[in-house]
Amino acid sequence: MNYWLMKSEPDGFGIDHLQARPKRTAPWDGVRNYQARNFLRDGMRKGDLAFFYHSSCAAPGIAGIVKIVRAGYPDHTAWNPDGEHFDPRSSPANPIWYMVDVQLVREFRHPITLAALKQHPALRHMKLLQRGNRLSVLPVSAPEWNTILKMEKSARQP
DNA sequence: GCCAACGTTGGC
DNA sequence: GCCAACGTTGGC
Repeated sequence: MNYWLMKSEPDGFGIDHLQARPKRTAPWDGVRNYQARNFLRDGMRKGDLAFFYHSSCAAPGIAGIVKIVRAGYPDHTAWNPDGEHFDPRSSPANPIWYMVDVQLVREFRHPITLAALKQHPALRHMKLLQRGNRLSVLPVSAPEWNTILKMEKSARQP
């Protein structure tokens, strides 16, 4: 099993939106970056876990945990000319973009802020924290994953 | 709103 | 294949 981090803007699709979905499940569509696409298509497996990260907001940080419940499959929003994620180069015969389905596992009562992540020495080398990183889908190492879970636990039971 | 950092595009 | 211009991301 592998661990990941997936970014979304809470104003567009936040963890509360996922919570409100039937079966708390939604497709993670609209990714239009090749490196992130490769993680979605080739890296993620059903059963993998990911942090749900809120970006471009007042308090950026990790808001909860999701599970990959369907591995990579073609992102059909690229084929809708009226949609905001339309890409005329992609077709059902030759899809360019991929998505996965995620299911909410748990929403953090106390989100782990980006500022808190930056302060933790064990997370110094986390991809999320490297300068200039803009990928919306990132791998997380097992030690990093466990460190963050501990941070969340201690925030929960001080 | 600003700006740094990065990815993509397209001319040559 | 190079590289300048442009667009996007995302923290602050």
